[in-house]
Amino acid sequence: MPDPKRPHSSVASNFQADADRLFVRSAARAIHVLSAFHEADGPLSLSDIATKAEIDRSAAQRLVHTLMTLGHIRRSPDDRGYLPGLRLLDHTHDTLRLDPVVQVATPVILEMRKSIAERIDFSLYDETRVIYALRMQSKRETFYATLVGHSVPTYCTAGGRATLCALPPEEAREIINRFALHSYTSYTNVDPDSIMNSLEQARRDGFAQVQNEFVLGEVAIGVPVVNRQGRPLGAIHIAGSLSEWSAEDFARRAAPIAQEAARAISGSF
Amino acid sequence: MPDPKRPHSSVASNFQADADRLFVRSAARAIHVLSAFHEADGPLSLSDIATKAEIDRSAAQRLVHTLMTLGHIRRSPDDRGYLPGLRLLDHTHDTLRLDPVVQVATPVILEMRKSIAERIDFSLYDETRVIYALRMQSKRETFYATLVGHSVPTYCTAGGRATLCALPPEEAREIINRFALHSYTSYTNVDPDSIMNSLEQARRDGFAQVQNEFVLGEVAIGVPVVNRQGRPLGAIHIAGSLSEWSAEDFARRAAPIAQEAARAISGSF
DNA sequence: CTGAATGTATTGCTTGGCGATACGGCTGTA
DNA sequence: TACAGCCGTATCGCCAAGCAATACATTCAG
Repeated sequence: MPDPKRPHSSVASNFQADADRLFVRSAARAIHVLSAFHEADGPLSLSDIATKAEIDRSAAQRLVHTLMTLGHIRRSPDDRGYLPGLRLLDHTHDTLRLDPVVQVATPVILEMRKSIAERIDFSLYDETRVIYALRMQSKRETFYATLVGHSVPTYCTAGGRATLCALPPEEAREIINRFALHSYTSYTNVDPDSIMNSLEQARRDGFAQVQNEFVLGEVAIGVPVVNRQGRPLGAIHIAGSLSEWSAEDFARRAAPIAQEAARAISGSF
Repeated sequence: MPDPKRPHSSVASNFQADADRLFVRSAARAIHVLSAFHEADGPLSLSDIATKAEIDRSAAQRLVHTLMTLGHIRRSPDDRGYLPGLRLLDHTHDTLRLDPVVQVATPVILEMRKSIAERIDFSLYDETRVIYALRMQSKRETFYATLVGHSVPTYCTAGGRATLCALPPEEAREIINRFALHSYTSYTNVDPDSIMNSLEQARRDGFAQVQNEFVLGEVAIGVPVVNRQGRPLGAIHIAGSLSEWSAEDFARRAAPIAQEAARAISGSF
């Protein structure tokens, strides 16, 4: 018989925690609060945060208060809600500068721009996605994907496919199946078998190529960076415009450059 | 008389908390753990983290465990210690893409590169420092400051001085005094009065100029981005090499471009 | 004026987090 | 080989830190 003094205590243990004596719920909740902004497209109110972080308003109040005094959340300039705080960018810097792969990739990527004028990116592998860590951009640049930390799916991007093709096929398949396949353009390949075929092709060619599947008018090639065991750590990708290049010409020009760079980096792990 | 059952309970309340009923200590500690990496130059052990975050090993163990299950901390690839996790980059992306200033600055900065081939940065104002948020780089690029989230002091950089000169002098002075002035090169100006003079000059010129003070061989100009009340939000800076430019030529060429861009952005706040 | 938001503040109960401690596995060295 | 000193991991009983509920002052829209 439920105790009226404790309304809904059994519910909402907020993930994990059960039978994990080392799990600190308040810490996790704080992170959930920060993660609430993943689904935001503008400043969030306390209740918005509570909903998205799956905690009650009281918890949100306390955690937001705490995070605000630490500079990890701030009020929006027009005082209409909360936004992620600038202190978060300090962690960004730590993550990138301490990452061994980024450390050795940086000078190599910088060197690449001498060989080709297109947009060059280096991104880190995270299973279903690939996260942009470094960028050397070309003359033409359009939208907000300029931002570091941007992540894109592995199944339909050149960098993503490059990392997947470095995995054992069954593992790649498992990741593709796990992911909610979504059509970004009318050309996006969402058929698992067909994706597996492009991986096979990429494995043979030594690079992955994608056109129009994620961004219309874009052709991109990607090459995996792997460790000694052959497991993917990240990818180098080069993107160009289909108005300037044929897919074949682009691959012929860009792939060798990316491959040489990837080899240079892969050697160290 | 101290109770032997509670060894050192009164000590180490871990900042704040006292008389702040809304402050969630565990949440703050989690952030402190992440911040421990600010002082790191490689993977950290549990005890390293405990020391730097000013908590005991048990707390470090629990918090690291929690943060690791959330992907915000990971083991280093060679399994020699802990590193910041890739999930932190998601917060980076939120911070940048939701920041209203970055939102309007991005297209403007991208447009600038058509006018000048030098390195262009946009950074956000945070009192004693300025944090790199966007970069359009030039052909030549040397070191690791390529990374987003990198922050530099306000008192000896072009972008920093630009933001300070948008503040009332007494407020700028207060910030300069608060900061531990450090000589990055033999040219770094660490005399508060002299710094105040350069601010005065920058206010007259409409841009701040710095040579050799932070990086040897570099000349940079900075222009503040301000809101309607004239308070600094960030800065646009352009940096070039003293081997290619005289300071005067550089300013003549770069300043007008930065000023026009800053005006375009400042209009919106 | 009303109603539904917002952010802020308070309080008593209890369970989640605490800190001390112990342990087994490496690594280097004496 | 034994020992010292790290490492990461696991356990446990106590109690105050964190909890959920609640109340309230503002602001804004209709």
